[in-house]
Amino acid sequence: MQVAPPDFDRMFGALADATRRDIVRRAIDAEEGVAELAGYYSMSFAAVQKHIAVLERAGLVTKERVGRRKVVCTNLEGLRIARRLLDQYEELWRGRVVRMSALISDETKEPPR
Amino acid sequence: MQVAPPDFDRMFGALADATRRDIVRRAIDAEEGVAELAGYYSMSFAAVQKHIAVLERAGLVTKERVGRRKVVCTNLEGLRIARRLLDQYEELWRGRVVRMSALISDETKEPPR
DNA sequence: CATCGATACAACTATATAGTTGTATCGATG
DNA sequence: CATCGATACAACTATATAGTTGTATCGATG
Repeated sequence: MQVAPPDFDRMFGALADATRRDIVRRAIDAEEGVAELAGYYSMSFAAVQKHIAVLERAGLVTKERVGRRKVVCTNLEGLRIARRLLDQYEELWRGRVVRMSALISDETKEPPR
Repeated sequence: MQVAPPDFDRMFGALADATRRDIVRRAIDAEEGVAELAGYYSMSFAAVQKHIAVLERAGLVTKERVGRRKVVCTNLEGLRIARRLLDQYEELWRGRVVRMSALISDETKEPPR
């Protein structure tokens, strides 16, 4: 089975909504079904269900059947994939600083005359 | 001067586009102006300029005037704000695991009869 | 197996977003 | 100060997204 490459558009897009971020947070405890989560928000059940579907497509939550409910579980690995990209940018930043210092020390060693 | 609270909708929304993520990556070196960055993409100059404006509103890049150009600089602090939120979710996850283990060991200590 | 609670999805509306072209502003320079 | 390179922005189009209501499916249970 082929693991899909991370779809950062979907991931960050899914995180770009306060309701969905709240669902991610609540679903960390992996205790509540779709209807229970929907109860927290002032929108319709269907709207919340759609938000959960967006999170699921983004790989940020999974659903686990428990009786007639489907319990929503935050997917830690999904969160980590997103976080790693941001870490990479910070890593590049650190590399830049190193390159800049190297350049400066080169100039110190061999000053243009 | 009042520091604006982080607008995660804008931040993650800005990151939810491959072109904008690429601009963030390139702008880490803080060497290129809007037109230079625009050269990398097959869309119009105006479109790239809009992407940069979106990143700027999200606090992920800043622009620095250099002569008649404006050099685009990735804002490390902005990236960190986004990353910290993801870290918080992982922290909550860790807390959950701890709570679950505590519950299990409680059950071991005081078995229901 | 009829019923009901829980979830899924279709169809629709309103708004946001990504792209376009054209015009305006702004700063360096002959 | 006219010019030109670089940036900003207005106005528009096409498409994606967030919400709605209504209907269908699916699983546990009397």
